[in-house]
Amino acid sequence: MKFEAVTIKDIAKALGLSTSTVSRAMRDHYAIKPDTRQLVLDYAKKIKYQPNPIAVSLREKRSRSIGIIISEIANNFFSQNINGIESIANKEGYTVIISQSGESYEREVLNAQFLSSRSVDGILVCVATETKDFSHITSLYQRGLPIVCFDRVIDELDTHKVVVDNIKGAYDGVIHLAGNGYKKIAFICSSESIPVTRDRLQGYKNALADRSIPFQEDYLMHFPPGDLTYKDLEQKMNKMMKMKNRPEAVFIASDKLTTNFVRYCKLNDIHVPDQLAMAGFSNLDVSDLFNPSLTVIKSPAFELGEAAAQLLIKMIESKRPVTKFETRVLDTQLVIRESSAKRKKK
Amino acid sequence: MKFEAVTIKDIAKALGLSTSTVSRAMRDHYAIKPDTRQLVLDYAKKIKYQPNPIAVSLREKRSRSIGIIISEIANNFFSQNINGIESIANKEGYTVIISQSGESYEREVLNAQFLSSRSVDGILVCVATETKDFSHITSLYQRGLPIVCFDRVIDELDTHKVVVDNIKGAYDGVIHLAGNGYKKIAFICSSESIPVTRDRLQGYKNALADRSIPFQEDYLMHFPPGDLTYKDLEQKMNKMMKMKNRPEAVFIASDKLTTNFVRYCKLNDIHVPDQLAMAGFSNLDVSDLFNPSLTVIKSPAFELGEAAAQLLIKMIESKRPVTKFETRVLDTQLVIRESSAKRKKK
DNA sequence: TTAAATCATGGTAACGTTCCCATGATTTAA
DNA sequence: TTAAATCATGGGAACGTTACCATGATTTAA
Repeated sequence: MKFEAVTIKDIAKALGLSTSTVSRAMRDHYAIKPDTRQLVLDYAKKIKYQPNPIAVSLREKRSRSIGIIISEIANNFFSQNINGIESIANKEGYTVIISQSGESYEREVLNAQFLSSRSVDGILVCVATETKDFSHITSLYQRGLPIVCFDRVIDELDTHKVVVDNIKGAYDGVIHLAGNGYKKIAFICSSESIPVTRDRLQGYKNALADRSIPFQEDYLMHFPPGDLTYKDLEQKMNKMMKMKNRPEAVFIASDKLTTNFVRYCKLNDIHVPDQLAMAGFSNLDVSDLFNPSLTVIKSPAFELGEAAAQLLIKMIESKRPVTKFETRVLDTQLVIRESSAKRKKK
Repeated sequence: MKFEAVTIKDIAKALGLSTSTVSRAMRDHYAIKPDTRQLVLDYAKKIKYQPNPIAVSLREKRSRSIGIIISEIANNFFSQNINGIESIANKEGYTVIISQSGESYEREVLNAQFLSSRSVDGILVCVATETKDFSHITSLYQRGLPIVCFDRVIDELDTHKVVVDNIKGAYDGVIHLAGNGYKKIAFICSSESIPVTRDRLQGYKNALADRSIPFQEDYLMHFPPGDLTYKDLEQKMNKMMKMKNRPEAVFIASDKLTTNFVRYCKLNDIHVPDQLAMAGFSNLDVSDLFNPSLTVIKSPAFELGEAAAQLLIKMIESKRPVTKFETRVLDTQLVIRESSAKRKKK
């Protein structure tokens, strides 16, 4: 099947003008007589002329498209990111191409290649937890492709970055738990080595210190990348629940683990917050519907996407190589609900 | 910032060949000496040559990209659709461009224009509930752009379609409720006029008939497009709960309403299933975590996307105009959980 | 009045690729 | 031996657009 499009040539022929004149009239160039311009514009409208973006891209050596590398769209945090990105990108006339890594390093490498082969003008990347080697990204960057990191940043990449204030987010959550009477607070996180987790752990430690609660190594539960399934959590939770000095509350530093924690409590009849209180990072839009409803740290996912897209487009459209980079840090929001209710005296 | 790419000309110059020869060698054309071919391939690999897809698109008059028009990605059903679409599209070498209507007719019109101006080779569309006039889609189709409908189809568009067996889905759910002792079953749905709802209502009626339960007009609750917010549901639910002959169970024919129903019960302390049992359509991946866990009809969202993408690509790649169209109907799955537990005798 | 400046337009190359049509070299058949 | 067939390659146009460089026509300045 083929879709026959009207071109600038058709207009030129019909009006007895040259393609140059038509092209100029269309983008109101100064050296075009108003009459001619109007004539062209009217006729173009009449025959529903639409410029061919592919020809323009070839000519201008830019595609007006940006690529996103993200772990998965079926996750509220990321889909909100994308919405933020699109709101800016569309306003600026860019198309967005989304690619999902599914937290797999290999797929991420393929996606990076794919996007560059599709000649996007720039890439927004939130690396997979699994990724340790960033050369698939840095090599593109070195060859001159604008790249902006968001949420999960690449330390060694010197570019614009947009992140959430994870230290403060975790700090707020833990201070809140402590304020409600919980002293024995465990910390559940994914891979300890990634910057996001590192910062949240820092926030947790800062809060403990501020409330004079000693940090206990055995209250730390972490999951290497790829081991975030329900089964993995269940195993470690079972062990934790059997500790003689077991925690009264947990702070969870990952959306996925927060959801699996709810699943664990439901399946094992653990009453939250009486038996075990909790608060954690989550952007799930139904966290108010669980029983108990969840106290969560919400990330400004939409704003994160907006800021990242803004910075990337600025970089793409900059005439000279950009050398000064900024890292924007956005605030999280603590939403207090039932899962962290005041501790009852026993 | 600019990203300098290697072209076929660079290779030709370096090896003292013509661009024609290089181009042919790259796509192993029969009339190329194996030695030459290998020479070109090796050199291309060495300097990391990647064909410029924009130039290819211009030449071949196809972009190898397909557009999706969907209501929103921040919804499990749709994000699963997209995953299914991408799995096929990427395998076949197509890029996917997603556009969200947010259930708004106006945005849908803009999206359709945008995608066609971006010269996609075809479009997968799931129309907004609000949309009554489909000319923004049909006009593109008439001009020769391949289009496939999925989930929410356009009756008047004669093309391939992929849908869920909504009649049977609703039938199964209602039969299940009836089997568990509920005779007074209300039906909650969004706009009655759209095909999806119409079919689900039909399934409901069929089930009632099969179980000899008379259909009651006042057990029907429907929400016009745009009125699916929590407030709207709350108002009608309050009224329903005050009916003298109020229902013992509800069957919900929309994902969004299912979630809002859970919210209503939680906020109003309605005990499910004792006070009011429920079952409904939902693809939410945490419906097992609510209290009670939800009995749901799950749509094969991923498979829906796969099938739609397959049909679209077949249509795009067909040499001659396609005139025979198929409508694929996929089965739903009934997942029985607590919210529809056997009715207790009172 | 005349040279210079400005205006409005046309011609054409270029972006990177593919594909049709040469063209010269080698091989095959009679 | 010679014509025909096959092989391997090159030349160049085309896809739709933009931008540079003409080029004549009109206007302005001296």
